[in-house]
Amino acid sequence: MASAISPVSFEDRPVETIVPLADLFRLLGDPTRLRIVLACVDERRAVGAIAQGLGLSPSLVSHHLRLLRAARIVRAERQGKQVFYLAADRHISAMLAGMLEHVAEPVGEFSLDAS
Amino acid sequence: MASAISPVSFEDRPVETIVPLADLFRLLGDPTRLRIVLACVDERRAVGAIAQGLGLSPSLVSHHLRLLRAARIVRAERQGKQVFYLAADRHISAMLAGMLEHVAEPVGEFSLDAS
DNA sequence: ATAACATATGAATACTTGTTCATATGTATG
DNA sequence: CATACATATGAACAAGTATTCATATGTTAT
Repeated sequence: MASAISPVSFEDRPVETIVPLADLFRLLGDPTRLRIVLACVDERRAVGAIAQGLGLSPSLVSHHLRLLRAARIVRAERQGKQVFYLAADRHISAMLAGMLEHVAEPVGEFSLDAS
Repeated sequence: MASAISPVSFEDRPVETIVPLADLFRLLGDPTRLRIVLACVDERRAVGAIAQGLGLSPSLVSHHLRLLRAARIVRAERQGKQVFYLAADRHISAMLAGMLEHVAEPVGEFSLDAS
């Protein structure tokens, strides 16, 4: 079930699949924004709580959350005055968990000509 | 085996794990660079072949490959005049494959207050 | 309605970064 | 050695973007 039509050669990969994927990565590529996303992975969090927990201004957190929400990386749920954010789906969560493992691993396995 | 000490709260996630992960994402966050990485996933490719295949200048490709190599996303193997590049390990390949599926999926599953 | 709180938005700025052009390094062959 | 080819590197410029500050919107209570 994972197939679809794979490109006949690497040159033919359509831009319509590349750009959205790059957008996703780019959004996760900022440390501050990544911390915000990770804060919403396990549990849903209010904007103010994230800001306070990470030592950031609410304004900055809100700006980042807007981008993350537009990319459907996080979802928003209003509850009274506060707005809670959470990771949009399991793909995101699972991918982030896997990547956290990846970077946590020792460098090794193969490091020959590391110049 | 996948554990290690997980942070007691989301505030405590150490910057030393965030920054490398963000770096990884940031590098994959450029469409041109992502195309170059994807070109090296299945098969190893020479710089010139990548450049020609993607319609980019060899200089630009080389610049990007330098960053990717520094981040250990790709590996280099010299063979005569040419230098072949390939995805550094399976984590990268598997993650990319999974992400390609992810973006290929229809938007749906949940789209309520998409405003 | 007014006040107090939570979040969002817009403009301005400082900083990062992708791309190009010119040039250098490295490698094989005449 | 000289030439041709493949890749790498450095500087310069253009474009994008993260952050701050000020202000606006929305929500609950008095």
